[in-house]
Amino acid sequence: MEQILNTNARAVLEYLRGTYSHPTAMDVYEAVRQSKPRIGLATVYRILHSLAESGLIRELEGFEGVRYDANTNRHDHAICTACGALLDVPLDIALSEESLLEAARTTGLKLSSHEVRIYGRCASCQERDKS
Amino acid sequence: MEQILNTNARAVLEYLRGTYSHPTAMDVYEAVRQSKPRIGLATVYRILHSLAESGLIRELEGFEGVRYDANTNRHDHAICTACGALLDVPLDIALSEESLLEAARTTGLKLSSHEVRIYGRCASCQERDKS
DNA sequence: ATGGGTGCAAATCCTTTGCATCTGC
DNA sequence: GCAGATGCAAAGGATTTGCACCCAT
Repeated sequence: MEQILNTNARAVLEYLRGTYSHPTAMDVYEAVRQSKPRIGLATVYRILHSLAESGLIRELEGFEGVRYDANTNRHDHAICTACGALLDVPLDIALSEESLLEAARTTGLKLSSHEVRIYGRCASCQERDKS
Repeated sequence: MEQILNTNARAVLEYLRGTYSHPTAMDVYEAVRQSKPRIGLATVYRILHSLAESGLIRELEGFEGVRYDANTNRHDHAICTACGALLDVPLDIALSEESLLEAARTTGLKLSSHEVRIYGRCASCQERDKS
């Protein structure tokens, strides 16, 4: 599957797979530039879109802009309301199957997935509060 | 509380309170223009930000751009993966208090709120599929 | 007269596009 | 030599900012 990717695309994918942060396109560009100094930002955008389209990565919207994530398994997110930090939740937040189906029914949605977002202050912002 | 708002701000808030759609800043601008033809887009942005900051409205990120919502009660959203439509879920999707707290604990977040997003095809996109 | 709010235009930021060039086959 | 991928620069769209002006106090 991945062997059809060219060297630039592979560098992008590898960078994403090697980080737990949720980089923006610009972050990816800056990181990949180190091994591919001649790559352009437009190419990074093109690669990110095609990787997302082929399902190898996920595009996360709504956390101060668009971010990319190589973890394509369904998972939940924690967002700091103070600094905007975005963390993966390392466990599935359990929800009632029933009310999920009920929500789909009342909205007319043919359910394919869901995500829970939890909001609050992250550890470092709580630290900062104390001082 | 709201009496401290000037007439432009009140027009924006009233428009938002009177719609179930989730308008973008541009939508708000175009709507409010009808009663306030001399208002500028920059002013609409300024008002939206200050209303959001004072908690009178909510700013929703991550649905093909930023949208505004006068419904400040905690609620969940349904998103169409085909057309991007965004709907409020008219009931609370139940989730396990325990796993919510567990998620907060493992991420170090001081929990203040949460949101469930359900994804799938909306009714009209399902219709469209049939033809 | 003073300060905040406003319109307008310019600036910024992020992303996409056009196009000529390069690359691998 | 060709098709697709790329870099670069320009274009686009959304949002923010600078600034002069206006209005209510």
